[in-house]
Amino acid sequence: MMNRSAFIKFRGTNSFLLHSLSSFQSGTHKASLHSNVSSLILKITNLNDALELFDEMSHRQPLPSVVKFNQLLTAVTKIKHFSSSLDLFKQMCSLGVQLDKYSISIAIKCCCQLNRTKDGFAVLGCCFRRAIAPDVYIFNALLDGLVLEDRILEAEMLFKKLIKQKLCEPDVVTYSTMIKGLCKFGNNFTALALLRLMEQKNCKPSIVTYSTIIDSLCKDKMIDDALKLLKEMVSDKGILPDVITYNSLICGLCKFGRWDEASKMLKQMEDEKISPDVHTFTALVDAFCKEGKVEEAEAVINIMVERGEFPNLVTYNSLIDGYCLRGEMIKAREIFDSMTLRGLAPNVVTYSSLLNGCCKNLNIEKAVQMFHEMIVKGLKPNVVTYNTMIQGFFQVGRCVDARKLFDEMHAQSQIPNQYTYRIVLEGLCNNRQVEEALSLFQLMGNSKLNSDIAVYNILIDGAGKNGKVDVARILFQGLIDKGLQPDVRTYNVMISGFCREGQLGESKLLFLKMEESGCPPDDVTYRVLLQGHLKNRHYDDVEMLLQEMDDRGYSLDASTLSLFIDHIAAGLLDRSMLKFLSKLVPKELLDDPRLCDWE
DNA sequence: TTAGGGTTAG
Repeated sequence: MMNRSAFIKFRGTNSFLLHSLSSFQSGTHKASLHSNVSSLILKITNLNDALELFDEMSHRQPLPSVVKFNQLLTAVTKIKHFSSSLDLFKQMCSLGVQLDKYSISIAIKCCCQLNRTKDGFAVLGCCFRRAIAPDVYIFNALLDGLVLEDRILEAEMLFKKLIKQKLCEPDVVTYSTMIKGLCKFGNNFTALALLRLMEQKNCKPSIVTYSTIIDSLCKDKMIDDALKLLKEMVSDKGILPDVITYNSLICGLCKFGRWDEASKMLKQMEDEKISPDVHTFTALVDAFCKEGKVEEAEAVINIMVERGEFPNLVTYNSLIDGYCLRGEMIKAREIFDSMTLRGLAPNVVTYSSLLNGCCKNLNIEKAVQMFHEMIVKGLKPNVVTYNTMIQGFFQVGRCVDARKLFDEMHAQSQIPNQYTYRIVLEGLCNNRQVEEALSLFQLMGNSKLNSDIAVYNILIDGAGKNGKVDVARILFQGLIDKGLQPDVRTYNVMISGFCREGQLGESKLLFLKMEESGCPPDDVTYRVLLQGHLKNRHYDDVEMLLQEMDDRGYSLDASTLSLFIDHIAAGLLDRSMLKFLSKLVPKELLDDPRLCDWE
């Protein structure tokens, strides 16, 4: 904690101080200034102003009321200087200001926002010592702190305790905060149940309550449920969506390629005279970039600038990521420079995108250089950064360096996530180290990571590609025994493994099982099977498979088509097959010069 | 109005 003299040193001087002082020293203004603390507080826009005012207030005789101090604390909290606000709170204590529940509530909120909920509960002790009954504001701040720190079980316990022990009557904020916590942990179902419960208890959900759930549903790909909830909010409750509600919906719709509906939403916003803000535009920029449509994203940015909204760090990061995904590093660097010129400092997300771009271009040296650059700039690599670099090393076959970084991330207390394990296992498999991958998988034990279907897909594929189809089969059986549901990729890699070994009978059995298990084959399944049949010169089922593809509206890819042409050219397949194939070939492949004699 | 909850990025 900063002591008083350090505080004064830290503060420096500024115009606000000089202004206050000049009125103060003239003497005549003393009384008016005294009564003007509230209006001075209203004018506070930066931390220094606030600290000057606090200093000035603390020298007054008598001291201003606790209300004035609370107002100042609120101002500091509003500009998000939580730890300074806490320092001021502590100084209030030592000045002997009689704290009330407002001061304590602000202090608790500051602790919680700083991820120091533990200290928040300690401050709660002040309430008891001063015989102040903690109210719903205080409990809400603590509940929010637990949610912020992902301590969802403790949050639920506190929530239940409030009700059971009648510590306070939960209000709409209490419910909304608890709902936010549930949503954060993907528990949309319970969140909805809580929404119903609050209605039962005659606590009216607000736009915030609805928006919280709508946003979570959108993030979890349940857009239709989100739209349903929106309808309920508008039609049944008469609550109109605001810009935040729209942003969540537009973001969700764009992310899942539902562009038409997204543009309808935008139109609806306009009709309701709600202006899109930087979040709205950034959601559009991001979605375009993720689809590789960087030009469209740039167009959105031009529109937003025309409308007086300016891209922020997040907008720039999305655009930089878009260029990096396309491997266009010169463009990415240009955007990076113009962002820096605008005074926006790149953060760990910016660098992770750039690293990803370099790795994508197999330019690992450049990636390593930038990795160091970011550390020199004081940015701390996070899990995504490490994942990107580890993948980059594996892609160029530098398994030892990948391993070193994997160890380093532990040392830097960055906990590997499921993506890390997928990257490492895939990297090992692709570098012919299937045994290593399998033993790492064993080491993972019965954790959640061990129940990741994507991990199984990687290992089955790796085993199959490295001539270990029996291992692949054991893994496949193992995941079923575990109660995991194979997805279409699992079937595809297993079928591919069987085909590679010439076990067409096995592959056919599995293929037939897909439909039964509620996992219908996709276009990749057919391509894998067809390639397997051709490579094994087993032509019996080929026509049937092509027919089924046609029925399902699937198309052939270049490599399968190429294989067909080779077989026809070698006289292994009849030319009459060409007509059949032409139906299954997408237009762009028809331009292939080798197909010019098709018609 | 002396305190609180919801939206964007790898």
